[in-house]
Amino acid sequence: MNTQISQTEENYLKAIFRLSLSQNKAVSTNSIAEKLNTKASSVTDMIKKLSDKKWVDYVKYQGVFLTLAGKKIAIRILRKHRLWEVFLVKHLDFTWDEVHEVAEQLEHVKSEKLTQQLDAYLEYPTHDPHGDPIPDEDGNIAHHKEIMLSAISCNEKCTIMGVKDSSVAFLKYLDSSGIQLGTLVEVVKKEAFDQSMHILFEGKKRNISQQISKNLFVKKHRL
Amino acid sequence: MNTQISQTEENYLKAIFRLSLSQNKAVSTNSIAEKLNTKASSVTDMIKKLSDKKWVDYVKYQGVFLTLAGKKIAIRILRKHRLWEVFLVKHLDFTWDEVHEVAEQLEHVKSEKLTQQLDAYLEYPTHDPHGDPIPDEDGNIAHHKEIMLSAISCNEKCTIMGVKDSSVAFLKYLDSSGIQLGTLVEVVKKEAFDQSMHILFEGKKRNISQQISKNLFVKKHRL
DNA sequence: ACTAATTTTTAGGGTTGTCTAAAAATTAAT
DNA sequence: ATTAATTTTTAGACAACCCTAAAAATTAGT
Repeated sequence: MNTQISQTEENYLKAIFRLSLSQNKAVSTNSIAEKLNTKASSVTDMIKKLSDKKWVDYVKYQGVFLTLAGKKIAIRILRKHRLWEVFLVKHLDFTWDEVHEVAEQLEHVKSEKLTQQLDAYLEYPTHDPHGDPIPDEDGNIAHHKEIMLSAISCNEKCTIMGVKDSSVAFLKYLDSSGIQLGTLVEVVKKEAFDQSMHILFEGKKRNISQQISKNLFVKKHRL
Repeated sequence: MNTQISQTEENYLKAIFRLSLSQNKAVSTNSIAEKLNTKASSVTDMIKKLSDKKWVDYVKYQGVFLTLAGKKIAIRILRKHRLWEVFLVKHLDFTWDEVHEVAEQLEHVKSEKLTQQLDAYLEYPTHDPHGDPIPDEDGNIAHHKEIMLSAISCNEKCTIMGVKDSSVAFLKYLDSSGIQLGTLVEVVKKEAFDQSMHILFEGKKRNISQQISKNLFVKKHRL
């Protein structure tokens, strides 16, 4: 019996976890295949394996749920991924659009001590460079309040807390616009016909499309 | 055609490189198998693959030599391995007997920028925690002068520069004896019958077996 | 409710890297 | 120089993970 988890298995569990966050139905074979850039038939194979190992609950044709054990593993990977992202930005001069690819590799390194010491070394960060919360050692995740910039009304002020889409393209767009985590933004005007909004930040005025505003997490300022 | 190198291939090249350092004949199938804890038949299979990729020169029944390309890859892995070891000891409180296992994983992470930035972050270290030289970006390796403690004569003084055997057991033995890199040692007496030697360091007197003295690199002090 | 479209699974196969057992080549020994 | 011992290779097989194509189940449309 193979007692050690493979990188592939870890990636499946992580993908299932992330998919299960954005819904509360079973996670479909197809959605996993899409997320992992693989074929549905491969997913079915792997799901059976994960089910045998009691990491997912699986009913044929009905998709999967993570078990408690599966969720624990997924969160541990997520924790490692995000800690490494912080390390790369904080100490190795990586930009927020460069870290993901490298963290995808680093997250699979197996060493309890490594994770713990890294966490301590980084002074127990709570969020990664994209504003996503870092699970603590016990797997607790501080939840985003998940308010999007698109939901902010005219004349309200808010602070950018995170990005929903963390693709390289989006992150580079934000860089070129001067928008970062922590940036204070005021909504000046919202266009009714395309939902784009005029915002004011750091003295600059800009128009951003709904595609942008729907992918930025913010914290509203109380008046 | 698969353009990317696998971790297994990297491990084979690294093993062949280390074996070829301690001899100047072709590296035998069996020795590789032993080093990698695998079977000779598996090695033969892999060697053919490495030969197809022009990373080793292979003549049936005659063992292998690394090509220039193969050597380059091996050195790159070695460089990453040793840089990570330095990082683990210097910043994450690992002991020198703990680092190897974790560095074996970290060395396979692929990112030019990561290696470069790590090197810079560590301030371009020249040696790892076991005293082994770290190849520079171009693959140049500062060579040990390779004098062993066992070769030092009575009343001579020297400094511990590295370990030949870096097994956990040996490293722990050294820790318990108080011997570290940089420790100044004087040879007080050599026993003819078993080649053990009496040494003096930091005011302490100790008898060490030849097995120990043959595994410690030193730098002689000029008189 | 029944057909059509979609999703998921099965069947059969490929690749990588491993193994055992047997055959072939090399090296050692007398 | 032959035989004996050792090393290396080949042959055949297996596990992990992936694929395509076809079959089965589910969901959607009218």
